[in-house]
Amino acid sequence: MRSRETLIPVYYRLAEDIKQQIEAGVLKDGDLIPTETQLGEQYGVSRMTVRQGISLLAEAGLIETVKGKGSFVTRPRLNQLVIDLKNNGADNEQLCYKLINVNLIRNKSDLATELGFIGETNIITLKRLLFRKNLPIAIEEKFLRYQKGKPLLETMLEYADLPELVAKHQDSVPVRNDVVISVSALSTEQAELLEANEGLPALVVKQVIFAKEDKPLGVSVMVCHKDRFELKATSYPISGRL
Amino acid sequence: MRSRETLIPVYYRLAEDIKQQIEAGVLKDGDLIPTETQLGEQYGVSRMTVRQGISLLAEAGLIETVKGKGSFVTRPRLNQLVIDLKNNGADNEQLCYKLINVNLIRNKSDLATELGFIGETNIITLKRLLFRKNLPIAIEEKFLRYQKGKPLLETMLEYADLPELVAKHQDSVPVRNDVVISVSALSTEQAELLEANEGLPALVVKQVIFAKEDKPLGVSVMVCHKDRFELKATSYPISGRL
DNA sequence: TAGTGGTCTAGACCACCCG
DNA sequence: GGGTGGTCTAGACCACTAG
Repeated sequence: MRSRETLIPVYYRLAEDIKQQIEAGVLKDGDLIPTETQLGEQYGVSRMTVRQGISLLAEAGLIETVKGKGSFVTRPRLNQLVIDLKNNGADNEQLCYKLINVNLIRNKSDLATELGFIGETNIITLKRLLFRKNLPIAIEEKFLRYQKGKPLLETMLEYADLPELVAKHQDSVPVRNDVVISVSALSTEQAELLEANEGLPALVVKQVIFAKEDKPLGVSVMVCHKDRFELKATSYPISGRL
Repeated sequence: MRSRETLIPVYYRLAEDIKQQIEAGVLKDGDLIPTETQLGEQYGVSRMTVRQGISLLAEAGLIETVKGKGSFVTRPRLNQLVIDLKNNGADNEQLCYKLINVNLIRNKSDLATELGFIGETNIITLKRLLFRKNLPIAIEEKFLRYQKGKPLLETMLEYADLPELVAKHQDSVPVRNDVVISVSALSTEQAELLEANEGLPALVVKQVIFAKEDKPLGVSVMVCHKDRFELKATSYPISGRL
């Protein structure tokens, strides 16, 4: 039984319908939704099609299916936040970058160890300043393993973010990205770059990219002027894809 | 053609195989993976089964499928981070809560407006202190719309996080959760509670929970001692489900 | 036009859960 | 044992892309 008059797929309509019922409170946390067979009859559709819709809901975190029992409505886990580091602080306002310096540091195994680059002695460091409306808002310093035969283009240095840089410069495939957000005070040098007072509190975002087996590929430390930069995030689950 | 000797589903093995190839660098960013028909022949399996595996990879962000063209390997978007607010700063160390106060504020429409509770005059506020090893690490203040006939239990006040509290106290279904992370200085009162000096920089995590149509349900503001609390996050895409 | 992924069917057998 | 979701089949038609 097709319903191809409508342009949107049946499984999508089914998922949307159930989502509405959950958001309207008709289906509550812990409730069982109709079985796949029932939904199939209800929509005049085969079970595989129903399952496609169900899986959308499960993906979005609206339901949880349990083998042998059924699919339960779950309160969305709003504590899982998604932060988009790339476009943060942007807000459609023109953000610009200014490259401060690029260095190749050789044979500084102490620095390498500190960064977690075990056995690595050559490290590329690059520092840039982020501006919004001619006002410096953050200092960003990156550390990368040096890899022979993978030149870094000037334009890339200026514009790329850490994951992009790592992807372009390294052969290893990035697999994980850990971030720590903390607070510190501006050093003399940092204060000068940010046109602020020494000792002013700053938001620090430290990011480490790993390949398989916890091999660190790159580190990025962003020191942000407290009054000119905020990190924003939105929870993902419920109004994500659906 | 079944391969039921192995206990794990075929579609899962297929996805795992392709994931290995991507992580090993055999399949690179932008590469086309074999077509669904080819994979079906290769694994001796029907196309729907192949699609199930493919969809796992797409979910994990390892590939992107384009209608009429094929499925392309994509560099994982590591800029999308997942932060688990609930278990943050916990690190298996015993975290405890101390309830400071609970208030029902009536007819303070200015406060309600400030919080975004339009047309609402009765607000519940509750403040608690977070400890780790008897050291105060953060002050958390929550603001909720007051809803009649939904009592708040003492134990809940002390232990629940914001999404949980909102879910229990409100009929409206939470749909979105916005978070802003910033830096501020401790007030006299805050400094006293945190056993720290006034003016000390602090990490501020403000969280707003919304129902449909941007109706705010609850607000939480967490002020964290800079040396006793860090926010940690790990990127999700690549090594998430698969 | 040939090839691709997107949707969908009408079955099947299985493992799991519960009364 | 009866019901549930999990896996899988061998087809089908469609919309889209590209040469």
